[in-house]
Amino acid sequence: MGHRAEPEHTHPDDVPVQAVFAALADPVRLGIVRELAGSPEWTRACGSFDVPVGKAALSHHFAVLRSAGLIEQRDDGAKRVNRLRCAEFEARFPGLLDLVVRG
Amino acid sequence: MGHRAEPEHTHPDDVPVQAVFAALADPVRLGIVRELAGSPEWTRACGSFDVPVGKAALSHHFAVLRSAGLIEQRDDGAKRVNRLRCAEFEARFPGLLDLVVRG
DNA sequence: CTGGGTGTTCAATGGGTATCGAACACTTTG
DNA sequence: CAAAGTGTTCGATACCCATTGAACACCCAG
Repeated sequence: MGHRAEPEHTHPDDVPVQAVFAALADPVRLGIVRELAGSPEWTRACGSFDVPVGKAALSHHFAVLRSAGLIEQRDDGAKRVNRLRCAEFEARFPGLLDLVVRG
Repeated sequence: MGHRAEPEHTHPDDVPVQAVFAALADPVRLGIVRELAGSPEWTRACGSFDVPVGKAALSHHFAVLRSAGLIEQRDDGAKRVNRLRCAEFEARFPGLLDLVVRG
């Protein structure tokens, strides 16, 4: 009954703008964020996204999104589910998330 | 009285968000935009910015900012002066420029 | 016309990072 | 327990891009 190492989260307040730009400059990550924005919180597991990369790269992208303060992750059984940090992110970077979604 | 090749401009409306993020993900370009935001239009020549790179790299960065729809350039004698496309950019990406300046 | 200043282009180099395959850890189901 | 599913980590590879120095073009002041 061992625990799995919980992912390290970074609050949007502790993230420089440049890091956010770098995180969103990648097409795969941008797609993930958009897909996540259209789903209810905690409903999307990491493997449920329509991305053209393998699991290894995917895991890397989620780590980047986490350290950019864009997403939060929680373990739910064997899966790791995600949510977009809409409120916190909007408070720190007003309007940014809207721009991402609208394209 | 030959003309010098005028720089190719791209209107913000024709720029995908991802390209803007990529442009602003670089520290040198971010610095240029910020410095430009604090100066009156058409007052700053390319060489007048406080950046830790040579002229060649600098010229490259300006080309990127141009093709991202962030700046406009005009030849003024031997110099090439710049302006931030505040209005057009704000219309296309509301709030983004503010985020850049505020850090 | 000559010289100094400004900016662009080119070829070459280096560094960062996106990607993959394989191995591993954990969970749930059979 | 065995097997299948989910996600992470590691080592290796490849590619993109920021940077440089040198050569060039243009403008202006002597």
